[in-house]
Amino acid sequence: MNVKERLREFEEVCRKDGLKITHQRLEVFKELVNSLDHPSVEKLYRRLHDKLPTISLDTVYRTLTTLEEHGLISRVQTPESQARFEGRTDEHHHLICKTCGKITDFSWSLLDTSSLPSEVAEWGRIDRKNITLHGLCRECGE
Amino acid sequence: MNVKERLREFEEVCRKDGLKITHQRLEVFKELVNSLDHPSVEKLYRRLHDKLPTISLDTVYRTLTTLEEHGLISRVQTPESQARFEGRTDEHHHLICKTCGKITDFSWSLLDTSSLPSEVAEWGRIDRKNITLHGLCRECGE
DNA sequence: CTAAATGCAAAATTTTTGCAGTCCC
DNA sequence: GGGACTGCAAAAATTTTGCATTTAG
Repeated sequence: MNVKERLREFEEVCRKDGLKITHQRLEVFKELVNSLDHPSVEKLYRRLHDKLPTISLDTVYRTLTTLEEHGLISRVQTPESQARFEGRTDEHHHLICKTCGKITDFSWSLLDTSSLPSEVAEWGRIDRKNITLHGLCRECGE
Repeated sequence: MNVKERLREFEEVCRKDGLKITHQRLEVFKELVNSLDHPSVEKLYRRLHDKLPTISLDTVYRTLTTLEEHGLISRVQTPESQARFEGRTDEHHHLICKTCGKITDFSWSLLDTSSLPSEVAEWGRIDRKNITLHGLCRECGE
């Protein structure tokens, strides 16, 4: 899905769920969809600040939480004490380097197609099968 | 591996890596190995406080970080802004309920045995193949 | 004895909240 | 116009740090 389609999806979800399309909300969404580096809230805030000098950090926090709740963006698990976000919502997985902290996307078709163990089915309902692997990237060593 | 063996492993690692076996460090380790609920730092601190009234919260933080660095315990990724820990270090995976936040262990032999995509091999070295799935557990509703 | 670990307090970091004013629909 | 949203500031929550003292090896 390209950026244009994502924006159409954004408007549709907002209309359906009664979210108002404010200037700030739209800009946060656009900025994240165009960011491929899984930025933290703080980083996103700094980037947005250039275009929207009056936006506040807490609005970025609130907006990201809202967008995530409505399935428009995703939160990425990291071992740091700082949340990271991404605009992609399709099925893909993450590699995190323990040294540089960089997050890289990858796909794993075997996993996407194979069914989960019965133990999991008994536990409840799984929303997304997103996997995060931790290790050391080439640039950082070995 | 049972608790007794884990304690032997603890002593061995400490000796080898030059970590001192202090009363606090031993108690933190024992408490976590006996906790099956993936406690947060705060929760662990409260439990330890009963036995060791003088232990401080920052010692628990420092000790957990140290134990993790030496591979004696693991940190569990959660979407909350609070770190959670577990005493198990063998290969297993986690289910997290988005409503109650409870973390449940499960195994997935297919994943443990199948090799990673070549894309990942090119990226670098993977330390652990631990997977966290997010969803809604039976107790919290359909 | 000596380097490492602890406890205390204080700071830093990250995230959330109350409230008055603003803006979308 | 009315409820949702924002910005501000302040608070809450989580984690880290400096330093004097204690302790394991």
